[in-house]
Amino acid sequence: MVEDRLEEIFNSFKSSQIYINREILLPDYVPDELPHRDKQIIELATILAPALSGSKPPNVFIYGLTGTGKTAVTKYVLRRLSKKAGGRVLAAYVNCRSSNTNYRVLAELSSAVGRPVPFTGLSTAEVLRRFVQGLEKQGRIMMAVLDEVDWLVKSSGDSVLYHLTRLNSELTRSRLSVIGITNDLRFMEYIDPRIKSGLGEEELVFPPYTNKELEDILRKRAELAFKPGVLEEGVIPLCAAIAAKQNGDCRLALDLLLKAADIAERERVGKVTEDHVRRAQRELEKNLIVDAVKTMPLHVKLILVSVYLLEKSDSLKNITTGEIYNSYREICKKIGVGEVTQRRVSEILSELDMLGIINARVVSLGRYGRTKIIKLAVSEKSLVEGLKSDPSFYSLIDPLLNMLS
DNA sequence: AATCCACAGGAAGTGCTGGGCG
DNA sequence: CGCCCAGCACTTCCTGTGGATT
Repeated sequence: MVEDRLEEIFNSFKSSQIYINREILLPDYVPDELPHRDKQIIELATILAPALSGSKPPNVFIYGLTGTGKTAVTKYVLRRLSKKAGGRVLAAYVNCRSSNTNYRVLAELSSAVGRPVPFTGLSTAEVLRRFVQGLEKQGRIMMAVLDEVDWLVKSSGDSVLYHLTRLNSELTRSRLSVIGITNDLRFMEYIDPRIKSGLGEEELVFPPYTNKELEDILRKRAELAFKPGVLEEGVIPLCAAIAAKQNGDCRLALDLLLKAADIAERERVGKVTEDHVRRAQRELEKNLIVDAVKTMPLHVKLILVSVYLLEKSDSLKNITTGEIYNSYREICKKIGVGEVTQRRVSEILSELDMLGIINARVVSLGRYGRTKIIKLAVSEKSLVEGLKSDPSFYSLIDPLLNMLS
């Protein structure tokens, strides 16, 4: 019995009903063509081309909302450029969201020039020294891509950026160009003007994709990824429409298509429908929240519980920082854990706001002070599921949640 | 026009973990 | 081994502030 079932499952994966090549829809796949980004490709290539004649290209700054093709275009251009340049150009890519400290960024650059360093233990200055040494030894032009560089600056300041942009004076045989990518359009406003001038020698803006462009991109990818005729008519337009509403986010469009097809595959219906897309949308949103919530530290979770309980008890009232702090303190007392200060709570609320789990608006209530007004930005269901997915935490607060729900 | 609330949010420091280096 | 380093989650102390109320 089990044998048969297993055989069935394995076979269904071995020969997909839907896909020819699923990988084409994965987020880090860089396609051979990037439709509707010709202008940006040419611009970036023109800026970087001096590397081919051995001179240092200017530093570049690239803006654009998420999923507008910044990373893909950059990787695409650099790939062609390094190929054309033979060994003279070295490209390194660092994602500053995952490597969001000065140390980690330098460590990655250092290992890109053949000088791997331990992931902790050294001083940042030492890692910088090793990186410079390694780069100098290479005797090449290095292009360092710092993707999502705003995350680095927000959490660790701009000192690395500062050093990197003026590193060339210490180099004789090598050169370094920095390509900064951000989806925070106000980024340039809050960094040091000295870095601004060094980093923003050239600037590139990526506009969001339109609905039509998204559709076109999806069709091209779908052609390669799916067997003919497995997509119901409305599937691609729907994915495109949903993503177009989210600032023309192409990655979201692709994610939706992938997830929808995965659901269809799992159900073994051999056809992807609009309903699959809608379910994919819900699942994607939920997963994002659940994953974010479940890895949070204890006190952040407790604060989310406070927000949740306050919202449940009186959904019309505006919730302020102070109210959350009081409710949070009660919870701490009930479950017998130490409290953090209000200063910290205020900070946690800002962090949650940045993650999009809550909305925190700073308002002035005149005589009644200045505070944040807080609202839950995600569905209660997803939040509770996220909190639940850590069993030891959930057993701690379970009684509290049950009291109200 | 001045006041004053209830916080916002910057700066600096602490204690801890997990890891160098000589 | 002893000492140094970075990162994290926090604390302590602090100055700043929009606008309803006096």
